[in-house]
Amino acid sequence: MVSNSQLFNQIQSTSYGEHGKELQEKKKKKRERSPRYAFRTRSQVDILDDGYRWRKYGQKAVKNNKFPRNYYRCTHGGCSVKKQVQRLTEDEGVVVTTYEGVHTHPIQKSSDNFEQILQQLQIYRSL
DNA sequence: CGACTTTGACCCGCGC
DNA sequence: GCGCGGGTCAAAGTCG
Repeated sequence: MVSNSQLFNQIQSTSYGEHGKELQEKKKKKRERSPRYAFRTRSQVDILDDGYRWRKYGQKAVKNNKFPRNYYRCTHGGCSVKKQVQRLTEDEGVVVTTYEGVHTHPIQKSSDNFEQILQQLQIYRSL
């Protein structure tokens, strides 16, 4: 059994190895706090309940994907964590969830989905 | 009644 | 300077 905080630590160990590094360095001059952690999940629903509350603040269509991308934000006081959910065009059943920022609060609800999501994350790390 | 979605508009960085 | 792609805002509407 692993605790939620430990699982979240594992999220934080997953760094974004793509062009995000360049982007992060660029943003470092402006904003130092914007770590990004991404993982893929097999799900038919965009909204994965990971124990936090998310408020949707945008929806944009990306050129390479025929599915729109959803933007969520953590609805806690002072918690400015962002989340980005995108479905793959080639695989409708696969969604890419990108977390931006760090949660300072503990999990509000006890959700079994969270553990499952973290398991998916570990799968992503193996890729 | 309050919290959250929806949806178009706006903004910003970049390449031509 | 303009158009494009991507990210965010904010007003109105919806649901419990």
